[in-house]
Amino acid sequence: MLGNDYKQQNCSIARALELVGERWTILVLRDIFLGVRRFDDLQRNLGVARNVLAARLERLVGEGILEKVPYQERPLRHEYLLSDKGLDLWPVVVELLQWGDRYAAPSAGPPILLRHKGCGGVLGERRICSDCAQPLSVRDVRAEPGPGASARQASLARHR
Amino acid sequence: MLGNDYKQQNCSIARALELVGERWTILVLRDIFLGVRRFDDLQRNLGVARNVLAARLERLVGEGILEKVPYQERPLRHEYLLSDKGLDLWPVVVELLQWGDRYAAPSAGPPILLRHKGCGGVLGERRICSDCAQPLSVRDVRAEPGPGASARQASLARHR
DNA sequence: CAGAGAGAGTTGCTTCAAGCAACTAATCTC
DNA sequence: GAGATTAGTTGCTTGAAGCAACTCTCTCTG
Repeated sequence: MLGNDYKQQNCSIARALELVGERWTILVLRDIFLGVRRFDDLQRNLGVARNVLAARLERLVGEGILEKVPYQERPLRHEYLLSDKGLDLWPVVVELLQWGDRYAAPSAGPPILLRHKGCGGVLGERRICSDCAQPLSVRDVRAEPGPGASARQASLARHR
Repeated sequence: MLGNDYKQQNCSIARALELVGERWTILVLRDIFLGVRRFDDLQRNLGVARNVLAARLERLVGEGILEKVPYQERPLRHEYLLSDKGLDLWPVVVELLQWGDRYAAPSAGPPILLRHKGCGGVLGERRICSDCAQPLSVRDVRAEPGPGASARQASLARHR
């Protein structure tokens, strides 16, 4: 992706993408989830231009998604860690991973597996109804305007 | 986001983002999930440039994520529907939505709610272990090289 | 049957973000 | 004090997105 600024849209997805929808951002977060935390490591691992990486990191820190913490003085060096807000992006990354595994994995199979540290099982896939606890797929769900919907959105939804 | 082409990366996330990581793509899919299916409606609703929208739709159809089906003859007109491959992107969209609701929702509350058609409950959030069925968060999971990992990835993982 | 209008794009130009390479700066090692 | 390490910054080029105007096909209205 490119820019932020899907202006005038009253939508949480658009707002989320303003923050993490720029090119490289999700891949930077993936690397940090996987334990790559320093500028040069990120740069080498991703192959992203250094100026772009610097811009992304600065943005993510500014938004409170990453935290820049020193790992040594003299010379002062920092690494980038995920804040809670950043950790909460984990499901987004995982869903992309699982979709990619299914539809765009190399023929040899998925390059990364996510295993339950406790029992060694692999991560499954399910969304669940908060009331009846049934797993829900696209077909089971209806979108309706929420408390923050604009009048226009609400009326659009009614006519559908 | 911008371009496709996170070359040389052996990673399902990068591969997924090559397909759906361009600017506007996810928002196009969101609109189609929500029932907006025609060129002009998408264009108006998103505020995206028409040439860009045309390029995205063509790409998505080419990748088998969308299908272009006629909804009338004379004049021949098409609408864009999600294929199974496209429907499987639903969890990605949902996770972005939920993250956006939590961290970037308008003060009035989320603009969209997803409700279980069956029971009227709202969509919860949980990832689950396929073996022991426990819900898993970031901390419960370890990434390890999968069958398709490159030698370099496998050795990187071992040194972590 | 002429003119307006809807729907779905296409074309050409401008602007702005990403790619690339080279440079800076602080410190440690030999 | 020469070279390596880490983390950027600067300046220029390339390429994608924004914008407006145009096209084309058909339908509808007077």
